[in-house]
Amino acid sequence: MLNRESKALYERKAEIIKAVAHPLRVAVVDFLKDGEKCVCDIAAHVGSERSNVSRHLAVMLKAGVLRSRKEGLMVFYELRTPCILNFLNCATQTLKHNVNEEVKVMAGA
Amino acid sequence: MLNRESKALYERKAEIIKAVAHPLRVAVVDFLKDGEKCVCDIAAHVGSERSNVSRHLAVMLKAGVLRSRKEGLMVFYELRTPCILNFLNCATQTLKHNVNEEVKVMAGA
DNA sequence: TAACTATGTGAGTATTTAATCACATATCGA
DNA sequence: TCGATATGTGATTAAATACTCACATAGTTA
Repeated sequence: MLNRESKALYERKAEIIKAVAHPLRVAVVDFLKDGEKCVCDIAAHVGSERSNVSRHLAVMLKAGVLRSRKEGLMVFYELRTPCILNFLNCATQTLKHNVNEEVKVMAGA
Repeated sequence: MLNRESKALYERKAEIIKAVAHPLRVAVVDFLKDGEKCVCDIAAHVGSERSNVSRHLAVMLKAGVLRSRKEGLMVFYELRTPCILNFLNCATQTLKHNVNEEVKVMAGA
C-alpha cells in the first residue's frame, strides 16, 4: 500500500505528464523539438487563438516542461526537458501497436 | 500551419499520454513495471476502491497502454508498451530540474 | 506622448473527467 | 444449484479543464 510520500510523488509526476496530455500541447512540444520559437510562430503553427495558446504554454511552463525567454515584445519558449520528446515517440509506438492489433483482428473477418 | 492529418495524429498521441496523466494511473504503471498484476493487487497497492481502479484500468486498456488477461475470477493487467515507463523517468527528471531551480532561487534569498 | 504590437489574464460557459454508490456479470467451490 | 468472490458498469454529483471574448500589460516605434 502506497504511503503518503509515494502518493505525493505520483501526483507531481502526473502533473508533468498532464501538462503534455493535450493535442495542442503535443503539437507545441513537437514544434519545439528543433529549438525555441516565439508565441506568434507557435500560434500560427498550431492554428489557434493566441490567448488560448498562451494558456497552454503557461500550463507547460508551470509544470517545468518549457522555459521561456523574453526578447523585446516577443517571448520565446523552448523545451526545458528534452526527454519529453520521448512521450511522442512512445505514443507513436503505442499507436502503431494498436493499428497492428486492429489489422490482426480484421484479418479474421 | 498544421493540416488535418497532423492534427488528427496529435489528438491520438494526446489520447495515449492522457491515459497515463493521472496520479493513480501513474502509480499503476509504476507498479506494473515488473510484470502483470491482478486488479485485486493493484487496488490494494494504490489504496482505492475497486470500481474506481477498474475504470482507470479501462482508460489505459482502451488507449492501448495496458493489455489484460483473464484467469479464473481474476484479471491480470500488464504494460503493453514498456516505453511508457520512460514517462515516469522523464517526469522524475523534470521534477528534479524544478527542485534544483527552486534551490537556486532560494539561495539568493 | 500616442499609437501599435505581442503576450497574458479575468470572467463566463461548455465540456470532460473523476469518485462514489448500488448493482450486474462471471467464475469458482461447496 | 447456491453462495461467495473478483471485476465491471450505470447513474449521479463534484470538480477540473478548455475555449472564447474582452481587456490589461509591457515594450516598441513614430
